[in-house]
Amino acid sequence: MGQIVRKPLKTYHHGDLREALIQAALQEVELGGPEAISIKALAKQLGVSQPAPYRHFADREALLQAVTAEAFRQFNVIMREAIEQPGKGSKLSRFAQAALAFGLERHGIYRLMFASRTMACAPVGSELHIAAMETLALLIESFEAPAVGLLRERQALKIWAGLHGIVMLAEQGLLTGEVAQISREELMDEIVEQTKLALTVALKATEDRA
Amino acid sequence: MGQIVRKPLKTYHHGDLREALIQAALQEVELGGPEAISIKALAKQLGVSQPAPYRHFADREALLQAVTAEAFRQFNVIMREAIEQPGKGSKLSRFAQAALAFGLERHGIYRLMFASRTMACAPVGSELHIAAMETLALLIESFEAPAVGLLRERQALKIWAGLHGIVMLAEQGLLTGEVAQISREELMDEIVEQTKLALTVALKATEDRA
DNA sequence: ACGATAATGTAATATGCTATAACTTGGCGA
DNA sequence: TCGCCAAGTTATAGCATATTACATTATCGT
Repeated sequence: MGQIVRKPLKTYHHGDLREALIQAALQEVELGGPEAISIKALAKQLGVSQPAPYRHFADREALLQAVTAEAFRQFNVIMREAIEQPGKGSKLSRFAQAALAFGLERHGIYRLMFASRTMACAPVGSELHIAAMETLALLIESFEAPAVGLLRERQALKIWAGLHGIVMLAEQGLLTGEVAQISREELMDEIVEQTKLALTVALKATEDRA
Repeated sequence: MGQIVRKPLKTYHHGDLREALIQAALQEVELGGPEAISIKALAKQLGVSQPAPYRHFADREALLQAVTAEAFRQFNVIMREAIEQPGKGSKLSRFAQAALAFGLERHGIYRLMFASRTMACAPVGSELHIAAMETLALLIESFEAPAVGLLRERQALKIWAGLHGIVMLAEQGLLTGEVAQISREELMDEIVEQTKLALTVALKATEDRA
């Protein structure tokens, strides 16, 4: 059969099992969240034997960490686009809205990134931790304000926290009843605006002291 | 201590296995989070056969839901105390600080309540959903402001979201580096204050329109 | 008080997943 | 070319969930 065999269908060696595992796992996570990842199922799906993945990852947790790091890198790309492509609102607002949309739409991945034990276990300095800190750096960068002390960082954390909370509340079905009428996007923007205001006030107070 | 032997140590029937399971599970969760709950281990610990718990809970998820509901009820008791016992700051501030402390100290339980799939699966109207909504009601109540439209609710959600985000960021080790210097409690209070301000402004705008 | 019956527990077992051990294959460099 | 090593394989141990069939106790109507 004259197939173009870039990746011969039946080789003993897979080619790039490690990367294939991460990609396949990302798809699974998107649907069912972190607990949907099964080494066995992934191996079957990729046509390798069940223990094969263990050649590339020490255990399930190690795979999860790699997947999470990849998710963060993808997230960071999307956020950078949101910041840099001119659109409506400030950079900060665009960041917030894009992140909110990501969290609501791709909630399986979002949970892996922000609500699983995986992150908590990532040592400072690991590729995962670095990718996550990069996200925070992007957020801080999107504040178009001078860096005075840790003022920008404080406000960034507030927004980050609020964003995270909205996504979680929404996913957990706690935005039901009358509060369901409240738009998540509006709520996010209110947080952004009131935090910007807080920054302005704090910056002014600093100036006055000088 | 002089225990009253309501529960003879060696009966065929346990006495109140259902409740015992929930309590034992709560302890496990406190240490290792939701994934630390094992039906088998709990059964062994309580001295019953491994399938016995299935008489009281359809499956692991059902047990988790019951445990989560109990956790919410305990949480609500603590929050109500924080609101009602006079202390420093406003009711709202006391609520926020108490919730923050709970989230940081008892993070295993907190994760079960706010960052697991369990909540997401709880149908509207379940005991779990009701207990969670009760928490939100408490928060709204602690706003000492008139109820105008959904203004209070909006602000409550912002605080709730921020609170949640801080706890999660802290647990995931994202408050490292220079931002580690920022006190979580201060950050929480800043969110409370800036949100109160936003409410005042919004209320005033409503009045002016009238 | 008594017997039917529901409630609650046990033993045995099927199924599924993680992980390890021991062996096999095939590409690549000295 | 030969031997090594990375990357697969089969086989298997171990643990957890969950179901089925059976045993025991509690309860309630008569």
